[in-house]
Amino acid sequence: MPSQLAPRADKRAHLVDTALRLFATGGYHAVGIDRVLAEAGVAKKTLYAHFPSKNALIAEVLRERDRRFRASLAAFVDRQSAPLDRLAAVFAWHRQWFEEPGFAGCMFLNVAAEFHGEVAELQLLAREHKRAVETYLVGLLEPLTGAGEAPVLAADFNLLLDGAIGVALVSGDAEAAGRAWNMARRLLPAFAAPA
Amino acid sequence: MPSQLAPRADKRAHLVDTALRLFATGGYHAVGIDRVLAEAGVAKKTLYAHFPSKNALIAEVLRERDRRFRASLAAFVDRQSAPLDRLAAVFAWHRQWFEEPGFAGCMFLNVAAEFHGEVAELQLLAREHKRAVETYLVGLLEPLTGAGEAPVLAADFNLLLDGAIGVALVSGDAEAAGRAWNMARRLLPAFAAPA
DNA sequence: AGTATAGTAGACAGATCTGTCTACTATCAG
DNA sequence: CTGATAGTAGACAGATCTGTCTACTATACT
Repeated sequence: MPSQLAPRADKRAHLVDTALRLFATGGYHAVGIDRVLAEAGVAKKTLYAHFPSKNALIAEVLRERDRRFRASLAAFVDRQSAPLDRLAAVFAWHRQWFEEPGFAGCMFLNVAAEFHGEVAELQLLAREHKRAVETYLVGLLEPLTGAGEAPVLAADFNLLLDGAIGVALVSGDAEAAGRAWNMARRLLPAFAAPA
Repeated sequence: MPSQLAPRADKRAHLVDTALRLFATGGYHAVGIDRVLAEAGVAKKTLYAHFPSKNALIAEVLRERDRRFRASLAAFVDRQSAPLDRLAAVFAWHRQWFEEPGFAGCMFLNVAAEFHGEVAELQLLAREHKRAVETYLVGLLEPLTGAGEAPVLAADFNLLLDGAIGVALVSGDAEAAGRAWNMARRLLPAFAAPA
């Protein structure tokens, strides 16, 4: 049996970690496999022992990004207990994200932009990520609006977050998150009450 | 004198037109020069007689896209006369755009995503386009809100449009434009009056 | 000690990319 | 008819891309 099967998991994780960082800031087409390998200090054969293709690596990067995104966001939100504060934290988290030095937009919006519908798996991962965020918003909104209106408002707020990402990407204006939150607050039916 | 100077303008326009179409749906990195040339039926030498590099072609494509975008939007808006109808037309125009078969997102958001800050000229063109749209929104909002609030609301509405573009791109949901307009309407101070 | 294996290093194939250059053709003014 | 020129066709250089393969090394288990 040759050596291409059952490779070690830590190398794989390091590879995904490096690829995540490079693809996030450099783009998927513009960053080549060789650059990822050089930066990770991993041999090409190891990469292809773990993944059948570059697109498969990108797919795993997106899955990892989704995990980290949601874990980081949830941890940040959980520092608050009041429902309105927890909702505000979502936008504050985005603002911090926009202010990070290497911020280059949302990896899922970007993958949709670069690959369009060409690579179905990547398009699907992007869609699932956005749906997961929206579902998370539903949970945050229910205490504020009740279960009836929450899904509709979650879709609206999701759109606000995507808009803030776009504005921050093009104009470099991290304050877009603040403006999105201001809009969100005004759209809350409960706005009159806790402000 | 060799033949690389003073080339004909119609070839150039055809080249830009073809490149616009291909870059819009296929992405900037993924679509190569050769494909543009083959599709346009133009020789490589002609391309490089008109443009010094692929990035220069992309820049001209973006300028052309900005012109067409604004002309098409303004023509659509001008079919309405009531201020609120004119504002609504902006969102309706986006909805029609999202429903076009080859819709693959905003070329300016996409160029920012693919090139990040790497190519300063392209980043700048993206920023100027978004600023131009926002300025246009100011003019539409002034009759509704007065000159004081219009710029702030224009920035908000611009964010809503970018959000709709992102949602439409990832989820393929053209109705994002409708949701953005619903939010916009609720955010208008004059909402209580004309609804 | 000995063997299997995951890893490294990197050559290589084959495709594709941008950009340059040579050679030929079509058009049009005088 | 002649000559200038904008165009076409496409070879070519040089770089870079993905993906495969050979050869060697380090590690770990028995």
